Amino acid sequence: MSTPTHPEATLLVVEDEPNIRELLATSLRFAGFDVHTAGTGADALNTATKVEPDLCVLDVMLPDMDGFTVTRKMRESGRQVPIVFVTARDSVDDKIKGLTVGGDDYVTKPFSLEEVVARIRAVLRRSRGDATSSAALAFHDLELDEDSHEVRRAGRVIETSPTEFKLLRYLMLNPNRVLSKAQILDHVWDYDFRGESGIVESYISYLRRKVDVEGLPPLIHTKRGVGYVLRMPPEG
Amino acid sequence: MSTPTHPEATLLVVEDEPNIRELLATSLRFAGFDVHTAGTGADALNTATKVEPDLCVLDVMLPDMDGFTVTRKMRESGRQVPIVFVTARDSVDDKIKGLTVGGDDYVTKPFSLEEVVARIRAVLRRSRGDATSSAALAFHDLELDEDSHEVRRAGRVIETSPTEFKLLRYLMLNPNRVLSKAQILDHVWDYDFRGESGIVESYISYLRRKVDVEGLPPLIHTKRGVGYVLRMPPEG
DNA sequence: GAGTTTCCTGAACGTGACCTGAGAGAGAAC
DNA sequence: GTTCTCTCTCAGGTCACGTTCAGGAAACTC
Repeated sequence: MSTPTHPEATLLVVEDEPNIRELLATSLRFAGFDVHTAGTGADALNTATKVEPDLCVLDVMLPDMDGFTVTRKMRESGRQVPIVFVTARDSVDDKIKGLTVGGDDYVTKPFSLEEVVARIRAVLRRSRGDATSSAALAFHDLELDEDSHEVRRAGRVIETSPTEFKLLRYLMLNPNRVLSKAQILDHVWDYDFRGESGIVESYISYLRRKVDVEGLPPLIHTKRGVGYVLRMPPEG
Repeated sequence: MSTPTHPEATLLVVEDEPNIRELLATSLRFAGFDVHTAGTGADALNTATKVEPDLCVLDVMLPDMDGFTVTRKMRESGRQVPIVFVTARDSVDDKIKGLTVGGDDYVTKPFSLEEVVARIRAVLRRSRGDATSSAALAFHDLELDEDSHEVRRAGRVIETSPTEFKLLRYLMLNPNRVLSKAQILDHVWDYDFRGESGIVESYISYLRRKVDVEGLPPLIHTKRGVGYVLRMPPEG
């Protein structure tokens, strides 16, 4: 997420844990959004009337009221602000599913930052009815479609696991740019993942096996001691 | 770094080891930055509200609080100051998590001064959303791109090892200026490197082999008894 | 030119970064 | 329950890189 795109939206992040709140805020600001934050439901309603966000990132568990109430009150005023709910993994039950009707969506804690940004972009796209901005990424003969979760190289469909998909998406969002293993770990894996960086090597290996097949120019390159790049190999 | 570039920024260096703090401060001042320092987290927050730095160089391990807390508190006040974290090498795997989100970055101790300055410049560039100032250095037909870690001479890509890359970057940041082996050692190698200066000769040799190829005017020149220069050879 | 110093570069070595196959464990699908 | 997929770890092997060293070339001094 190094490409702050053009007319990005105003977001309101509502989350009581300061660390997560700032992690989200920082990450979303860098993704090009105009971000406001709130730590409680009351604060959220207050801020929402002031800044009129285009989308709200809302923790379901708040100290003073739950996400349902916040959503209802926010929408009573008439503005149909779309919501991306944030919830603990074990509380993914029918309540959430009922809430995410319409254009809304949800992510479970712990999430990966790439995933949150992708969800937010998707919800915004749908809420705008914006057919022009597509959900597809492309780099040379490599294509990745967010909506259908489909990857193609030179027209041929490639099956990818969820993690492989997220890793490839991150690479394709940052073409021709060396990404360190730490960066990849931070963006593609859950924010509380404490594993070794060796897992990045493993998944790069998996991706190469599927993407850089025999007969096509390899796109995933190792910069020893630095990281990995997605790029066309130099001529000759 | 002896080329104080145009409108340089105000930095806040937060580091409890006095030696490292002064090393960083001196070096960054010489690079053209306006540098303030702090030895503790509390001091840092204090100074930050006073001087409003454009970027903060922050040791992760501080006596009174850790770098994450400092970051959060600094940002809760509203100003989105980007951070370059400094961390010990062995704590990379655990603690690094979440450090490279947004425009932030990190360097590990022991670092090389060129590396720190390069990271700081990169973070500043990105945080300003400055698309005009690119990450590329150029000297005649020699180009070096920080983002893709790519080097080109007369259009042809040159593969470089990390050390070769750092050395060439240092030369390209100081064109037409004789750099002594001691200077090169100080800037390109880690600050605690105790090796002989013969290694500079070796790496100059490696670079020449790749950069000053047959048919092109040599750019790397020896000033016997003084050091090395990157410059165009005189006519004739 | 002889002597001396400085520099160049090929060779060699140890270390660590990286790649990949194999397998354990968790969770979903059936 | 069984099977399957996916995630993650580990270990063995390979190779690039950093570093040192030494022989020889080049430059400077007298």
